[in-house]
Amino acid sequence: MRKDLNESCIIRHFQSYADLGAEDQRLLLSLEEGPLAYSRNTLLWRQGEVSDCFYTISTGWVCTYRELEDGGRQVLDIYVPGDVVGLREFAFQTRISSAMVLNDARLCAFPKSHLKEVFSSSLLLCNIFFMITARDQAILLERLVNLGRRSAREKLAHFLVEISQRLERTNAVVENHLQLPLTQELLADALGLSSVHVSRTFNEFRSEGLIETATADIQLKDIDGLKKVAGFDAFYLERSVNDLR
Amino acid sequence: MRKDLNESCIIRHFQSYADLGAEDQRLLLSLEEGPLAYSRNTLLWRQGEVSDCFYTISTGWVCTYRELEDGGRQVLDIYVPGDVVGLREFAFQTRISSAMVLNDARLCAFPKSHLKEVFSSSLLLCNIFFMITARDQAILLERLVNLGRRSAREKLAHFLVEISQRLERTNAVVENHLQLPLTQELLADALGLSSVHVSRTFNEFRSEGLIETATADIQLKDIDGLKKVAGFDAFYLERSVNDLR
DNA sequence: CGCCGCGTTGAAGAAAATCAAAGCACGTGG
DNA sequence: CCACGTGCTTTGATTTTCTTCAACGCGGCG
Repeated sequence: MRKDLNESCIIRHFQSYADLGAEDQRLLLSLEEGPLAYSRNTLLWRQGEVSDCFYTISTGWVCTYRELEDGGRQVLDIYVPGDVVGLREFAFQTRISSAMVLNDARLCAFPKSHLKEVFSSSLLLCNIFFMITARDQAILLERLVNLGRRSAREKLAHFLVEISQRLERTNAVVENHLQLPLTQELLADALGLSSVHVSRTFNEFRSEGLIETATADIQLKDIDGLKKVAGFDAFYLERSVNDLR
Repeated sequence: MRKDLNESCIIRHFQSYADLGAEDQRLLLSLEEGPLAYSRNTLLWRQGEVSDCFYTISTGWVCTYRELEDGGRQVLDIYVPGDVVGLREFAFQTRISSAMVLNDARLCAFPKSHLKEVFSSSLLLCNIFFMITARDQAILLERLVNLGRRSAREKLAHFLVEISQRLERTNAVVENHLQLPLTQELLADALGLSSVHVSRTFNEFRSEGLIETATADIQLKDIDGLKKVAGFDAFYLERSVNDLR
């Protein structure tokens, strides 16, 4: 029943914040449930449900969203391999957003009830959990600015650059080719636009030589151009968080 | 040099999450700096600056915002008496947003360096800090939905209802009269609209009998009507957070 | 008084939504 | 292997929503 330490996605993720001692690793690992396969469009949870665990993403993409009264929805965030999803709801008894698997994925569940155990055993781990939610919040905050004060062109350009940078952390970007398992409708729901308008904006970018597309593969031909369009500033993604080492 | 326990705004705020023992109260209090007066338009900090403390609001209003390249800004959140502002940045070395005092106010500073002390001394306090950031995030999330997927009417109505509910916690609402120390331009920057359009939307609400206004005093004549316009659901404000008692 | 900040109003224009139809890739079953 | 359905994208036409620009009003205050 021994698991390979290197196999654990939560430990890999946590190591990127601070070096874990053997004891902390063992503690974390004992509480994580091994990666399970989830198929496209699986609902991980819905808003209002009891919030009993969070997940780390081994492979695949996940998004969280809020469903609106009128049938619309607002995508809150999109998570890529290596990310932790659902920690946001730690302090709530019920989910405040829904979560869906976007393509076939492998996730590790981490029961919430184990967190108190972690907190009382390890100050370092407690701090790291705090920092992950903080980074999550920084991204949310940037999305807020995106939604409130940017045009469709800026929104889309910003999103593409952000995702590409987040993917680079885990190597998934080769020569600026992004494999986005996202429909334009999902993109629209994330950016506060209609899917029709997302399509048109993609058109514009193509005709301006900023990107090239071929079904779910997007090549960012001119990243600097995109950053310029977006007014992109990566500070919010960077490890400007406290260094605990 | 003894301070009156009841005078402390941070203790009052924390008590609303869980009963603090005498020891926890003493610890918190010893780290808080007594309330100071701040005048209207004072900048508490700017994005990019070193993040060294947070504040609890005794009286007055504060907002956080992001300044954009093009001179515009996005107001992220508006804080009212009893709120904690700046805790969001705990995990960052530098501020990710700016903060400004909106009207003459009294604030208690709480040096960030003291937080580790708190964390290592009291598990309960550590948990409460976690919960406050979570609630903050829930509000941010609702604002995200507001910005992404709602019309000007919905945005404004939603904002009015939310603020009125948040003020009720601290008694500041009498017969649905709100004293908002906010210019329409600030409101516009919070809602992702132009100030002109905010003015027009206020007009609509007035002519529909939803509100009445008289310089900085807004009376919500028909709250249920506003809630209906906004599609308001208070779940995100409610104490659905874990009960630590 | 005269300036300044803020709210209001009108007119014109831009940005994005909506509606509707058509195209295209892909998988499934005949 | 082809026909067909389904899900997603694209395109055009039209309408709605919101912005922008500019002017004016109004109250407070030096």
